[in-house]
Amino acid sequence: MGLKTGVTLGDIASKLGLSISTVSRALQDHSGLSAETKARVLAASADLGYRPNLAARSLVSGRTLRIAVNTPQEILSVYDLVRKGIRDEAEPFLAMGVELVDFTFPRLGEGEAEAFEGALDAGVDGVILVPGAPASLKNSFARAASMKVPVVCLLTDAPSEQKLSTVCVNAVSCGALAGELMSRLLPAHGSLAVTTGDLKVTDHQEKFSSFERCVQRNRADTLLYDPIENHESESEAYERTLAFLNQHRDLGGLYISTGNGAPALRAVEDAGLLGKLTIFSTNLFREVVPQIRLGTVAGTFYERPYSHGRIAFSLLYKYLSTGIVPPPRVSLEPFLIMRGNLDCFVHQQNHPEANETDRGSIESILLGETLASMQ
Amino acid sequence: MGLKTGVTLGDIASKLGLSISTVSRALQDHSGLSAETKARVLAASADLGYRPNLAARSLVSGRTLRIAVNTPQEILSVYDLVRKGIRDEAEPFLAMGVELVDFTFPRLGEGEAEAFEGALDAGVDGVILVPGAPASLKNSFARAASMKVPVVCLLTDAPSEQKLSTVCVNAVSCGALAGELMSRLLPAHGSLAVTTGDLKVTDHQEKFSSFERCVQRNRADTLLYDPIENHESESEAYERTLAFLNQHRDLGGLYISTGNGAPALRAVEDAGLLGKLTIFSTNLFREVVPQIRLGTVAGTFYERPYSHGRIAFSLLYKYLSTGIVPPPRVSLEPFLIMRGNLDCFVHQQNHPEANETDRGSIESILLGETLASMQ
DNA sequence: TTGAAAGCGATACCAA
DNA sequence: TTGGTATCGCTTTCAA
Repeated sequence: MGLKTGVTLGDIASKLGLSISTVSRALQDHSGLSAETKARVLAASADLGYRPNLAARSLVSGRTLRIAVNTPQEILSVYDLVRKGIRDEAEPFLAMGVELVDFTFPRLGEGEAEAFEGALDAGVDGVILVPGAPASLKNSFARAASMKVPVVCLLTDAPSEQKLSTVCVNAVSCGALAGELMSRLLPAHGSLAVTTGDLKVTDHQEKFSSFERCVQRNRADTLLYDPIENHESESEAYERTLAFLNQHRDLGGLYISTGNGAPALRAVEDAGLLGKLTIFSTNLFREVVPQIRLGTVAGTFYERPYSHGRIAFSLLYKYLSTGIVPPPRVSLEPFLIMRGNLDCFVHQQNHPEANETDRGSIESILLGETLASMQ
Repeated sequence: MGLKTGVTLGDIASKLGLSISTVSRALQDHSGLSAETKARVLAASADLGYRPNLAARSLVSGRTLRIAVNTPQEILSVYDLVRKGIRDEAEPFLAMGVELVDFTFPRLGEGEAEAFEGALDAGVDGVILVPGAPASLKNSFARAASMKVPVVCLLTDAPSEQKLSTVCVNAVSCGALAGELMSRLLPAHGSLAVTTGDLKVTDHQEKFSSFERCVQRNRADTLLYDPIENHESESEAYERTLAFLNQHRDLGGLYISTGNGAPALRAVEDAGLLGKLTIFSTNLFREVVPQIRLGTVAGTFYERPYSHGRIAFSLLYKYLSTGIVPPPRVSLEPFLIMRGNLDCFVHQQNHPEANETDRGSIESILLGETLASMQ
């Protein structure tokens, strides 16, 4: 343990022969003090290397920094991990004047604008937001900007200049790794397809073009079909994938590049192609676990929802407490999960009496607090 | 912004008709108060959901939490990233009574015991430590334990029960992914070899056996030679790898499972086998970058030194500030880097006039603050 | 065994 | 335009 050594307002004040309050005002850019005094204070502060004591500030101001967490409710989903990441990262600050306020909405694209407005109405200091339908959020983004409330977008981008930062997966890396691995694992004469959400979404577009680039570089003669878009709809994902597979029975590999992996996998199964395709998918969901174990799915790219949450909070808090502006976009590298390291992610049931169907269930993946998924 | 709502010592005191100081003493387990009072306070505190305001505590105590950072000096190495991770994670707390104290030592196994002793002599509150020669640290571990100074081991484990936690790479995952990918990328009739540091080190042993298990499962007929140990010595790594390669010209794949990738790669080159082997390596080092670009190295497993640092600090701080004991071992998943996503890690020089040899130099990798390596 | 009170550093109000 | 001062929640003497 050591004694505190930091420079205080008092140090600056006595050096300049001013009062503490004057120094405080100068540093906070309050109105009503001479430009000269202000300049002197700023110079002395920089000179002495003054850093405000946040403990004292939080203590006296008696106010909490309130941060809105706007995520889809959908239970037992990746959003649970996102929320847990945010909470865990916020935890050390909860005892020091930080407060998280949840504004959950039923699902992506449903009620998210209302939730955003609700957060702004509540007068929060910052917002962490999973955007579903960016168009519907445009007004709220503008309002947040006019209120000077910083917004961090999570998981997908919302094309708005009025936000502090976006934390999302490194789509280039996902697409490139999928393309690279697919190129090498695919038998000599196979064609390739990709299912995606919506090519109008930046991340989805990036994953596809990155995949395409890698495939072309590694096996220029391989046919890559146009992406199968599912527009984030389960039924569309199933229908369109099934239709595509029935039309292209010669397909060699499939990259399921976004969510909705379960219906896409079901389509593969119903087309009778399970085990005949080289498949890479995205994230961990209940249905993919046994397929990876069986080897019918070669691997999946885990997009680290927990880390997304942690980093989003971290950026926002740092900005609110110190004014440090984060990069406009923070991209997280995916984890590759294959058969060999699947068990590092899927919580093993320790109870021998546990129902067989429970093994690798979504609950144990998402709520088992598997350490590997907490990064 | 919101008003602070937390339960304070005053709330407990007035509820029980006691003074604030008595309540404070009861909660801190000070001696000299009646067991009954203490019990009442504890009950009321739990009842009201009291959480100490750390801001106030830090403010009044006027002491800093001092944490020693014991890492090898070696400039332009992964240790720079480790230190940066620790500093970045500590940053928000530096303004709130936390202080980092560096005890660097020349290199692994050289002066590390002295550095450890130095930290303990300085009376720090916790130690983050990269252990090189665990045997030489045994006494210091014991002393730390007797002083109740928590120690977090970083990057490699030190077999001591007297530590708070160990943060290291998930060796099982590294070995399994390497084995899985190697199994699939290797031509039909190739044998395999692994270079490693020292099989007495848990992580190294785990990587090898995990690799072996995956190879056996995927291609049972493939010959896997005994590991080539280099005992963390550059010259030994070069000599032994070269000797091995000259004795086994039929080798199909090589997994460079720990550091010392550069001399191992040089051995491959000098044996005239570059381009004829399927190679996976570990971490990013200057020499591997062009080989990945050329395709002569299939991929490398990046072990995320920056994240190691961040997480080590995070665990230690949480323990020191709240008493929450972390898991004894935290394993980080590796990132897979292949040709397609190499540029996400290697800082691209934007100046066309930059020397060609600068591209992918170790400096730009390690110090370019590439976002992808900051996870 | 308990209570009263000083004071940590920064803020905000009121007075000058 | 500036200075004085009460205050935040908590720890720690010093008194009782």
